[in-house]
Amino acid sequence: MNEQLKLDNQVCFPIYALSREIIGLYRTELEVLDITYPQYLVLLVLWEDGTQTVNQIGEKLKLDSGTLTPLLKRLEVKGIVSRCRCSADERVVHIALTEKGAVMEQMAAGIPERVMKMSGISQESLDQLKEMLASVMGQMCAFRKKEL
Amino acid sequence: MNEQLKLDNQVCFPIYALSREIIGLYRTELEVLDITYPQYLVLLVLWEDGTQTVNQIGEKLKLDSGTLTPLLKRLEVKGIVSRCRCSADERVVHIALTEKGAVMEQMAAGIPERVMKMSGISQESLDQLKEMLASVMGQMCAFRKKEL
DNA sequence: TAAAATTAAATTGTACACAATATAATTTGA
DNA sequence: TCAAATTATATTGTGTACAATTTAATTTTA
Repeated sequence: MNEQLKLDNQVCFPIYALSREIIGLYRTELEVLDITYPQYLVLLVLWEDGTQTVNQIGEKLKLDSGTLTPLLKRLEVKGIVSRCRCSADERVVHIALTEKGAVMEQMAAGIPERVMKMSGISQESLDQLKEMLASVMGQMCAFRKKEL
Repeated sequence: MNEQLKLDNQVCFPIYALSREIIGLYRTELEVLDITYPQYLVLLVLWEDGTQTVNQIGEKLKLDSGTLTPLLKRLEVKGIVSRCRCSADERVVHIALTEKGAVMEQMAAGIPERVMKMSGISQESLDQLKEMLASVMGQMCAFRKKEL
């Protein structure tokens, strides 16, 4: 059979599998906060950069309004963020942390370290992996821009 | 703010983002075959190993019956696989390629190479990444086993 | 400046993921 | 041997992803 089609020779499958595996580790930690991993990513953005438009969040997380709108509505229902139309430009919706959402940052502070401990991956491998991923993402983005 | 919570310091987010990015590249290629990326993964398993039970596919792709059952039904509706209860053990369902499903292997033969070309990632980086991912997955699995 | 183009979110529809539970068949063990 | 435990798949329900379309507001430009 074609070597290229063997599961072990795929590059994307291990990325996809590892992604789901690590998100699974986050799940245990995040269910204490009653949020999902994509919701947690939105909070990382808000904790770091403050109030953002839906578009700004989408650019940072590479997610579109079809994903974000319902997700943000769920965070609003939980009382973690507020959503309000920009008065200067009625097309735009500003997403802000509520007090509850802001306080959650303290509770989340230890999560990344605990998840990495749970993974059993050495610090050295984590550092290498992070560097590798940045390089690969960089190559993809550079190539994509060149295509235009 | 807590350095650990900055988006740029996350390990999981770039994995998750890269996974979606590359699957997006596959999408263009796979829509010619009228299948999704997870459906393509199931076909990789069947092309490589022949008829499999739902469980065997699930172990190889780390997916459960909640994901696989409906996915396999969709592949059945498309005429790509057949599903039939094992006569020796009525709990088991065997998933086999139809003739159409088998023929599709030829059409898929060039996909991995084309997708990697489209990504703009150098061969060297791809090889390094693949090795890195295998190592990291190995560490995770070894650690998980040790936990029991 | 009014129509055309663009932009930002929202909506619709399909397809995963996955936890939790259900169902049915097979194995185990008292 | 038959009730209890286990196993394999299916079902249910929630929450992403993402393409395609819609809606409404703003900018551009003829």
